[in-house]
Parts: sequence; C-alpha cells; structure tokens
Amino acid sequence: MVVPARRRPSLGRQKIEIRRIESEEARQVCFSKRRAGFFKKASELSILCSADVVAVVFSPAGKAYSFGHPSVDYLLERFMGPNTGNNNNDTSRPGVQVRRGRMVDKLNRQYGEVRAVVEAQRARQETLDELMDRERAARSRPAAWIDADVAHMSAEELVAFGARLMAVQDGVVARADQMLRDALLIGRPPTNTNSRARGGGFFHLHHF
Amino acid sequence: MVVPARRRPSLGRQKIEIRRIESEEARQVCFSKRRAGFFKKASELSILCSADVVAVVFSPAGKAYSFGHPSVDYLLERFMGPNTGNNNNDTSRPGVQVRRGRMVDKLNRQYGEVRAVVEAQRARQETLDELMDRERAARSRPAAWIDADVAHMSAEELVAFGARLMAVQDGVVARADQMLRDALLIGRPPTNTNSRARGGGFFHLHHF
DNA sequence: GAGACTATATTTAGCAG
DNA sequence: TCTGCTAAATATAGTCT
Repeated sequence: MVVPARRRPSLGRQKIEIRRIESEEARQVCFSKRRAGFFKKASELSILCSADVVAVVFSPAGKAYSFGHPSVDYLLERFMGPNTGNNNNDTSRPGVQVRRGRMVDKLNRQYGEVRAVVEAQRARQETLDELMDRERAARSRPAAWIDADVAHMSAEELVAFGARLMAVQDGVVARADQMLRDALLIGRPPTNTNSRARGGGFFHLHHF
Repeated sequence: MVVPARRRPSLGRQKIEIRRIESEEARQVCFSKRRAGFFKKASELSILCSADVVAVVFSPAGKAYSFGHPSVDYLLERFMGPNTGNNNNDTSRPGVQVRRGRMVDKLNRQYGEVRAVVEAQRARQETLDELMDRERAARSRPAAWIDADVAHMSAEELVAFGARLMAVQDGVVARADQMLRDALLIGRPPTNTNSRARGGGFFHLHHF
C-alpha cells in the first residue's frame, strides 16, 4: 500500500535577502516576529552582561515600541531617590495630572514583550491610542523646547546632547518600567506555555 | 590501526541560562558578540520592515554604543531642512563651537559597528575619552534642564516625555549618522574580509 | 490576522591558536 | 585580547489553521 507520498509539511525557513519586504502583509508579520526577537535579544544582552540597554522601534505605521532594560533599581533610585525635592523651576511645561491606571495601559501598548499581559486587555487598546494622540497634540506647543535646537547644535554639542538624551531616556524608561511593575505587581512575566514567550521576559530587577 | 579516537573538536554551542555571567572575562566576550548580533538584528529589522530603530547599549564599563538607523534622510530633512531659522530662544545653553573632525572620531567610538573604521584610529581613542569627560563636566551645570524634572512627572507626562525623547533622539542619531557619513564619505561600510563584519553594516540610506 | 508548526538559516558558547 | 572554528541552540520564512 503506497503512502500518498505527501510532501513535506513545510519547506522550513528560507533564506532571504536583507532588503525591504515589498508585500505589505508579509512585512507586517515579519515586523512582529522580529520585533519580539529583537527585544528578547536586548533582554538577554542586558541580563547576561549586566549592560544597560534601551531600544526603540517605530513601526512603519508610526507606533512606537520600546524596550527599557536593566538597571531599573539603580536609575529608579537616582531619579526618585532621596533628593526628590530638588530645584526644578517648572514654569513652562503644562501639568498633565493623571492617575496610575492609565499609565499601565499605555506602557503595555508601547511595550513590546509584555504581550502576555496585553493579551488580557486588548480591548482597552483603542482608548490608549486616542489618549496618545490627544496628549501628543496637547504637547505639540511646548514640545519644541527640545528639538528646536537640534538643528543648530555644533557637532560637539550634538554628541553631548545625544549622550544626555540617552541617559535621560534611560531614566524615563526605568521609571516607567518600575511604575508598570508596581502597578501590575509583577516580579516576573506571567508563566506562559507558548515557547516563544519563554525566554525571560523583559522586566528584570537584577544587578547594579 | 586504531585511530586515537580523538574527541570532537568542539562541543559546539552550549545551552546557558539567561542570568548574569559571573566570569568577568566571559561576560566581556559575550558582550562583544551579542552586541554585534543585537545591532545586526536592529539593522535587519529596520531594513526588512522599513521601521525606525534606535538602540543604545551601555557596557558594564560605562561606554555607550548606539545604533541609529534608517530614516536618516527623512529626519535629516526634518531637522536641518528648509525652516532652519526657527524660533529657538536659546538663552541658557552654552555654545560649544567645534569643527567637524572631532565629531567623526567621537561618533566612531560611540558607534558599535563602525569598528572597521575605528580599528584604523584606535590611537586617538584616549584623546576622545578625555574630550568626552571634559565636555560632560562643562555641561554638568546646565545639563539639569532635562532630567531635573523627570522625577516629578506624572505618569502621563512621563510617557509623553519618553515618546518625545525617543523622537528627538532619533533625530540626533540621524543627524549624527549623516555627519559621520559625510565626513567619511561612506555609502556602505568598508569591505572587510572578516566574516563578523559582513551582514550589511548599519548605516543605511534607504526608505521613507 | 494572530498563533502553530516544521525545516532551515543564523547565532553564538566553549575552545584553540 | 582578539580571531577562527564547530556544533548545538535559537530564530524565523513560509504555510496552514
């Protein structure tokens, strides 16, 4: 009795050239997969080598996904620590007061790998997008205080500024990370049977 | 005649737990390898999916390696474009005037994958570190204008600020990228026989 | 249109020079 | 330290559900 010689169920991974994927759909799929892998790599790098890693990815559609890394504790301490009452002459920026809850949602959306959590609240997604837009609009006015000068900086200044930016962003991400962590009461990502989701998750406490 | 049954030349890659590598040396090696792989992934992601990607890695030793990516042209245009003479009331930041040359060096050091180039000028490295420190010191005073407030931001503000930061940083990296590119007259990374350096390089022009 | 799956493409841990 | 090698560990393209 001859077996229908059914073909291989799959050709397996194919080699591809590193060039823009033309197919809109395939591009989107690839983006999701690789973004996940990318963030995972970031996570591993930060854990294995005790390195601070910050990564931001803007989807073609314009959405931002960020990965904030390790030294959460260290930076948290630095930014929220003892000297909380410092000299900030905040006279130009608008005060957007908001409670904790929303923050969690936004971070979840912006964040890449907390997918497991996001999964459970995908419904709120749209509300978030809306919020994001509104906020951006509200900030467009005073927002210029930062980038207005970038174009005018000398080479030296540019580099220095960039460095500062990284450091600050690091702090921002760190604090955000911590807030999310607090809000969700997460110490480690929720256990997930999916093999992809394994690999550690990206909110680590560790080191420094 | 019995063959000495020589063992496998290598056990091949071993599985490791994702946890801080204790061995100082092994950690350093791993850092180098994975940093390279990480940046490569960033590059591929940006090219394949036409996504903007920014990644910064701080080595345990404190050095920063950054990967700026794609929409160089787009952002360059945005930051250096037509409306160069905009409304910046720059009354607080010091003006550090410097010529092009140094910029190239610093960027090279800061950048990870231009190693091939860096290789050829490692000697100047120390001068750069010195410069960096001096600059940082000089900037420590007015530097506070940014991070002083981070600790005081509400959740909403934090996220918005983070988003802006990413965008700006993207711009900074983009401009820096372009400057380096101009200065070195590079269109693509220098050809290198080393297999590691293969994989595309990270300064792309492409898309958007 | 997000996951599951399979077969390959890539990455990289542990060594050796 | 840095480079190269080898083989096992992962990441993922293409498909199907």
